[in-house]
Amino acid sequence: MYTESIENYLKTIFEIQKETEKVTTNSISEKLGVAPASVTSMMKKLSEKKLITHKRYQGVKLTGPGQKIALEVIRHHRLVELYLAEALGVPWDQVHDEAEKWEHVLSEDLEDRMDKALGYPTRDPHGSPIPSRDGTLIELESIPLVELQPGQSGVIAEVSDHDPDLLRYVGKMGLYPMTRVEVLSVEPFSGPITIKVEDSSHILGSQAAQYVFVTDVEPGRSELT
Amino acid sequence: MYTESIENYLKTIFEIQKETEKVTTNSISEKLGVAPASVTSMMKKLSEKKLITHKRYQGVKLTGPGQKIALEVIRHHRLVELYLAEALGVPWDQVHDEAEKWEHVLSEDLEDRMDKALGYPTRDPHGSPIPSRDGTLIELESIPLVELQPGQSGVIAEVSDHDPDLLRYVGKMGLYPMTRVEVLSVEPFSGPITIKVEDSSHILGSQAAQYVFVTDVEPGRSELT
DNA sequence: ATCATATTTTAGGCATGACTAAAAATAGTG
DNA sequence: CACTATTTTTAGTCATGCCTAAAATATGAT
Ligand SMILES: [Mn+2]
Ligand SMILES: [Mn+2]
Ligand SMILES: [Mn+2]
Ligand SMILES: [Mn+2]
Repeated sequence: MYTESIENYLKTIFEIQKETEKVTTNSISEKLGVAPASVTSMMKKLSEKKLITHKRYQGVKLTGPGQKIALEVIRHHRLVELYLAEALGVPWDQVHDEAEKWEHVLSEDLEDRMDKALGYPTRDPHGSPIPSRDGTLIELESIPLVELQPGQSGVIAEVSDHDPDLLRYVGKMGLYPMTRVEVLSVEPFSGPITIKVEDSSHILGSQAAQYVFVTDVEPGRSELT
Repeated sequence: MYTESIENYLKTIFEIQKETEKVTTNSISEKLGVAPASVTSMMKKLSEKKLITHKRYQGVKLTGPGQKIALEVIRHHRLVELYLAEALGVPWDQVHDEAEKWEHVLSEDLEDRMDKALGYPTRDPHGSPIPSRDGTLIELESIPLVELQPGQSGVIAEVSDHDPDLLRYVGKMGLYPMTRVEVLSVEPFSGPITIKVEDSSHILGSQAAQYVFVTDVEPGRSELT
């Protein structure tokens, strides 16, 4: 077993790797809230353990074993998030912080028990895919809601779980995964958009709409002509 | 919040305090599996934080605040044990080790949710009382099963959870809390005893019978004459 | 290509919580 | 009461994981 610190570093590197091509010392430093110098010294340790490769001044990359561990931590995290939401009714804006601690103390036995109790789920409460036991992660293709044209609709695939306030905000309009949402209008100059969710309409800031991802996009009536 | 290490020390001191009068450096060292010197330096730190009082060479005692924290950790531990057993079907010989880790990462909110989900229980799977939120612990009076005379019966109050093997062993004969058990015979010289549990009889070593505690003791037929 | 700026690494430190070995205090025995 | 054995404390060390300040390297604009 690795330390909580190492698990957090590997998970963070994996998450940055998913978004940007190069994983820099600075990006890890920011995401993890530690000083850049601390990251460098941890990178040295992870290199020695063959969990990452690190070329001085050139960024890092997970090795096979490193990625395996990262995916296991993420699996724990997302399973716990879903379990807390489903079994204990924890609101979806609170599950992330709890899971951040639990992911490191979840035994394989309990992982399996939760998995079973939840019916072998594939998505966490925010729509993110849960890696399978053997470390396979199936990303769903989705685009930010803010990119939809007026008249278009899509099904919420995923909502970023990085900010509890955002989750509460979009949750109040019913913007949960699997829900269909239609864009009624889009204000220019990155203005707010008007959306329809379950027969009621709301105004959504473009910032927030950056963090809501949809799939299954269908053209609206206007485009059908 | 205190560190996991501090929480474990306080819990350990509380548990030793319950059994023996004086809490010595050595007893803490043994129960916690750390060197005596390490205990001394931690006692210094706990004294400074006013969580214990410590007279050099004379043992330690929890202060009010120290005991409060100890009871909170124990509450977490026992609630988690019960939750794992009830909600996830974890066998009673495994819940202790899991709870040992979880007790330190359980938020007050989740504590309350588990408490509610379990119907505000008062006993953990081994029969130990669960301290209330405000830090009240009601010990049930009980005696070791090994002290019962032939013909006497009692209701299992508590089984020591320190050894998983013991729990599996006595679990196989149905010796769970709330179960009535009758002592049929007692072999001399600390020999095994014969017991009847739910209409089937078993032989139980006296060592094991030391760790099973009964209450509600009733005299057998022979004594009624 | 040079120079200023940003990024990354090195160097040196600190807190936590362990350890071993040695010294000090206590307790038990004749 | 003295002496030995046990317990406890002190002293010194170490690993982990963080920090700041300074040096090294890379990047990007002129
Ligand atoms: Mn974490
Ligand atoms: Mn999530
Ligand atoms: Mn513990
Ligand atoms: Mn227990």
